[in-house]
Amino acid sequence: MTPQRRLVYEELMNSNDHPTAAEVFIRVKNSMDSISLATVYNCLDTLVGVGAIKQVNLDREPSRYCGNLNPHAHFHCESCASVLDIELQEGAEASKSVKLPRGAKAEKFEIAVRGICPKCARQKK
Amino acid sequence: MTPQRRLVYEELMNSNDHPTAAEVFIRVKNSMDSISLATVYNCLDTLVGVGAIKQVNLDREPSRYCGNLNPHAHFHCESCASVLDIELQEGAEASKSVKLPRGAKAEKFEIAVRGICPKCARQKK
DNA sequence: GTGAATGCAAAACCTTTGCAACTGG
DNA sequence: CCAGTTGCAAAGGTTTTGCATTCAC
Repeated sequence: MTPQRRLVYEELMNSNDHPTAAEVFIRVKNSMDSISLATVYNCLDTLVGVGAIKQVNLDREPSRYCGNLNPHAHFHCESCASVLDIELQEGAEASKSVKLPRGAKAEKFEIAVRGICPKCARQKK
Repeated sequence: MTPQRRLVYEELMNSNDHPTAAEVFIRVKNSMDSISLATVYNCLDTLVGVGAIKQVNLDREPSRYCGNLNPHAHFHCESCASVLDIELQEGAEASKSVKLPRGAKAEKFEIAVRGICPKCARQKK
């Protein structure tokens, strides 16, 4: 548990958006100027590995990172590229929404929705 | 509608796996040795653009392409990295499984499951 | 003290682009 | 014809890696 790792982790916990590694790098560089991008990648990987944060991969965009560990889906705005957490409907667990092949072992479900976020929808009017 | 484009399209329609652009390239190169990887990318992009095929992005892996246009989810094996189509449970449309933010316009839902595919699960025993 | 983490630069990887030559309709 | 496509090579952007240095415990 190094200072860099702690800093990356705390930055992510204080972010409600879903920053990319490069964005995390810019933000933590304010507190620790010597930190390098490779270290940010290392720390993020480590934190994902121990389950402290989640990695969110949408389309071909850079990976984003998320401190919200509750099960949830992601909404991806096609207009501003922002990512919002969205809640799952109760009683609609992802595990019930697909027919798994016989013998398959599911470990992780991911639901993503693409569209126009409320802010962009408002601006378009 | 060029021969290259037709070839890429037909190759994909005859594939039940989910080949990457590089894999499509290798396969079509057997029929047309002069085709280039950039052209395969171009053709795939065009076909995705007109809705003739679907692009499947899972994690940070290379994009895969899919000729199955029916709504379906994808199962991604963590052991062999293969991708299987899986059916949605009837009555469990993705649109009912999440609570969209007020004012958001959803356009596309994607469900992905990660785990161990039946073949790999069998081999592990 | 020692094994792991850092920082830097360079490499790796997938994908896109610029451009000249070509071709399908 | 001629707009659009191809093929090639080179560039682009994200992520990883090699390695010497430094650090946390």
